[in-house]
Amino acid sequence: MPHDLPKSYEPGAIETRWADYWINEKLFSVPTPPEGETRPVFTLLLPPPNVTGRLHMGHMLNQTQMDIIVRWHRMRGFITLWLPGTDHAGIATQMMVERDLAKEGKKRRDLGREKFIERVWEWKKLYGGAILDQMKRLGASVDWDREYFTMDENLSRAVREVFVRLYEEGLIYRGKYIVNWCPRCETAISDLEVKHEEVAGKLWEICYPVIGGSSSEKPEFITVATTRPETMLGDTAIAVNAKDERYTHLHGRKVLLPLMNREIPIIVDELAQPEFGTGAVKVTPAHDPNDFQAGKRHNLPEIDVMDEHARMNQNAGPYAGLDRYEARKRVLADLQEQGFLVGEKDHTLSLGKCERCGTVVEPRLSEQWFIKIKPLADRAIEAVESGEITIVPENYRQVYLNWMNNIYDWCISRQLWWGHRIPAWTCDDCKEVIVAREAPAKCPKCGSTKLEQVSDVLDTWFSSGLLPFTTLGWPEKTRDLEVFYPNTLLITGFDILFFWLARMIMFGCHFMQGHQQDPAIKKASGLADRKNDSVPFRQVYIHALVRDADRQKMSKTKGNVIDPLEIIERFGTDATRFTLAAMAAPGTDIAFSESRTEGYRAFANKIWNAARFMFMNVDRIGFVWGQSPGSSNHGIEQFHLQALEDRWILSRFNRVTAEVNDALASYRFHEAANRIYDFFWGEFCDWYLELIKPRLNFEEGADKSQAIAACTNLVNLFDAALRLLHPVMPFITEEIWQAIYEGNPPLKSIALAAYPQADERQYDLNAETEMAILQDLIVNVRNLRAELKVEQKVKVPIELFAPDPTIRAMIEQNRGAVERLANVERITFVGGSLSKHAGARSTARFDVHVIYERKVDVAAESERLRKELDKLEKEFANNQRQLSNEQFLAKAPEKVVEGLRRRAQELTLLREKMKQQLDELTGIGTK
RNA sequence: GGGCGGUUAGCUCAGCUUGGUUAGAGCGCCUGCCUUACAAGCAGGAGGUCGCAGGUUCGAGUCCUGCACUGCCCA
Repeated sequence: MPHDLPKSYEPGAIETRWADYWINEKLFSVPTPPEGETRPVFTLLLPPPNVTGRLHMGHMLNQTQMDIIVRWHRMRGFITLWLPGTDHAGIATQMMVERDLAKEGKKRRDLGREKFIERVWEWKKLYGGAILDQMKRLGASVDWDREYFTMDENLSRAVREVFVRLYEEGLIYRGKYIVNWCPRCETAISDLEVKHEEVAGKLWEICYPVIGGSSSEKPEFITVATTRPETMLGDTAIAVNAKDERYTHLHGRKVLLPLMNREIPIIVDELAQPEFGTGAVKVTPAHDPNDFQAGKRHNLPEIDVMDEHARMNQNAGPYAGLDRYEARKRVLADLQEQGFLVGEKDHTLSLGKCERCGTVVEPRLSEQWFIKIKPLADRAIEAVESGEITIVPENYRQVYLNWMNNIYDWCISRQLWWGHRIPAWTCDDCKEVIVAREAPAKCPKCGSTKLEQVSDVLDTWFSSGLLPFTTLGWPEKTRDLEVFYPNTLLITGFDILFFWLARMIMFGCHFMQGHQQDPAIKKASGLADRKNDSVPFRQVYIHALVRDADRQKMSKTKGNVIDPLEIIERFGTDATRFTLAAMAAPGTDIAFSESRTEGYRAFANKIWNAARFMFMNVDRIGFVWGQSPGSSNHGIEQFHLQALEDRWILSRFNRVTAEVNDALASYRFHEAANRIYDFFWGEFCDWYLELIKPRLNFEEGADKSQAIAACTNLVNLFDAALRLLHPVMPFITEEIWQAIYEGNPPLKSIALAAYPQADERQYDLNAETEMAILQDLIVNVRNLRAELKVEQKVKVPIELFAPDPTIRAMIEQNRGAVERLANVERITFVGGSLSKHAGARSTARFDVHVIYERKVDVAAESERLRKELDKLEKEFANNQRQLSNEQFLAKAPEKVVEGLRRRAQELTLLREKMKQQLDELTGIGTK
């Protein structure tokens, strides 16, 4: 990399070049550390994106945060493993391929299972890498050598192993239960995959004739309320509540089910709540989970009246063949005609829809596989309650625990073709179910060879829940597991808190029980106090949602989706990453605004130009450093403390370094980003560069040592600042860092250089205070110049009153700076206050007067002074009120009281000066 | 119905954990500058009763209670 950077900052070219370089050089590949390794380890699993997915802002935020943390650790000397991979995404992928097939007018059944799966693999090869390719553009520093896919053979073998073990432990069972059924996807889905929506519906009241009244002549009826009248065709009882006296006399009686003319009993069950509707409910065990439970309690038959497409089946008698909604209309019409429909009310109900396709979910009775979740959940609860896993921000801990404490058994079977097929076989002859790691040759019970594998596959989350250990070689006992398990951290969105995070914890705690991480590495990583090494990760950071600039959730239907790649195209990856980092305060959603990104591209441009300035001077001076700048050490070593600005910037750099490290340690990305931004632009560029310019300039033939010293400072500081920024803006920092070394860097990449650590010995409070006064003076003069409408180019003389001799000495020493930065012709020190002059400013430490013949705008100036004075008066009143309050004096800490007293003095002085000035001014005005 | 979060400048957001002296940033806006690193820039400026009402405290944007509006999660 040569020093002559192009004049304008063009992120596109730089970024793709370095992204390729990092990958080709395998900079982030982590070989298995040998026994005896003593360095700390940092492990992070990339939440695997779906093969069907395209990169969206959520991924971008997630990956930016992970990459920042990962690069930060790597630079601090951790063995840093970031493991990438993709998820096979059962339903989503199958839908994609089915859609493709549909274009050819085919359905998956036309192909058959085997051919279809081949087709999915082809599709996966073609499109499945999309997100990972896009990730490369983001600069994600993952270990590409360890990339996995959830359907890889080794991971699939681990899935079978897990299934068999859970089955053998009695934690997987099979049975006929009500599940959420998506009639479009034709599969069961878990509770979590159902999204509830409030909709306006109706509550219909239907009366059922009671059979065989007592002696009474007139027919008796019992009225039930329902939102789903079509299911009445499958009713097998009517329930009333024991406490409901309205129905006591009907206990033990039967009713005649209208339309179907079936006799069904009236049962007494809690299912019926006296307050709801009429207090009596119909019971349809095959079509409602609560009714199903009630059915079990009362031994009711289960009559399934629909098929897998939610069409009425032969059990629905005359309605067979109708779609469920068509059937509803017909049932209602018929009830109406026969006089059984007695009421219709508006009613809002919550409707469950399939998360994938939006189809209304049908509770359906079917044979499925379940995980008995309680035993797994108990350990997962314990892991979080005991603090072995910490969750940031902390409020998610409660969310997690609430869910975990109210968990239901997990339906893990899916009626799909794409996924991990359940390792269970049924014997055609004796119906025995055999669960095994490999296909059995014959039935262990009857010896038959007519065995058929269960056609269902497993829920996708079943396999992704295992990733923290399966990606490291489980079920083998590998060195990788010893070193990298538990993972150090997990960064993910709250939307998959239950789907993924919770399942990983449950599986990890179960299957890794008794596991021990290499003690030397554990200790080196600062985790010696953690007892439980079965947990999948030690810490979880939950990031927020990225919304659009109007805080709206991004969605395809709203059309407000911001494509990160398009943003990157326009502003660069660095600026986009910086935007997300700068806006990512923990626990707060991000309203992504392009104007911010534009601003951060300007920041990158600023850095770019500062680098050009540096190189210009380095080359002009012919500066060569004896040894390479500080990339291998943690701070700034070669620094010449010649002037105030040197002491100041070094002190500031170290303070900022401390703040940035602190912020990153607790995932306050926004704070880290803002600190660096303010330092680099507001302090380094605005002040330090300006202040050292004269020292960089040297007369032809003059002694260059001063210029060389200034140059050393400049390069060292720049190098350190680049390293500080690198995790957030990896590309531009790499480009400039490489340029510093002109193609001969001490390391292959800045990504491998040391991250700055604060050196407290380089703090200099005096320098910071003095510099603040100097800045204050310069700003005040600039300010006066603007008010007096002094033309930009005109240098003006100033008078200065600084009673404190040390301050005066400091200003004298830095008069050149004042003259240059405030465009001052000369400074004259005077012995008395200047506040009575128009065109003067007073501060607690100095008065400054700009001498310029242009008349002061009396009206505007007195307006400004009055406003200022007003503010001071208010503050002073408040200040006095507190200082005269005995309670305050007695109770407030000394430091606060002392501060207020000092301020009181300043305020008194300032008020006086300002009043004087105002008098003077109005005096002029009235003359 | 249960739970959680938000409400601070025109806009988008920090600050609240641990109360303390003068509430910050970016963008936008106004004024003046092409001062050879940067007009994607420089210098200066205007703009806020911190959602409302109580309470605790010597002191509240910050802690507590209630309310309003708003968003999310769970049922």
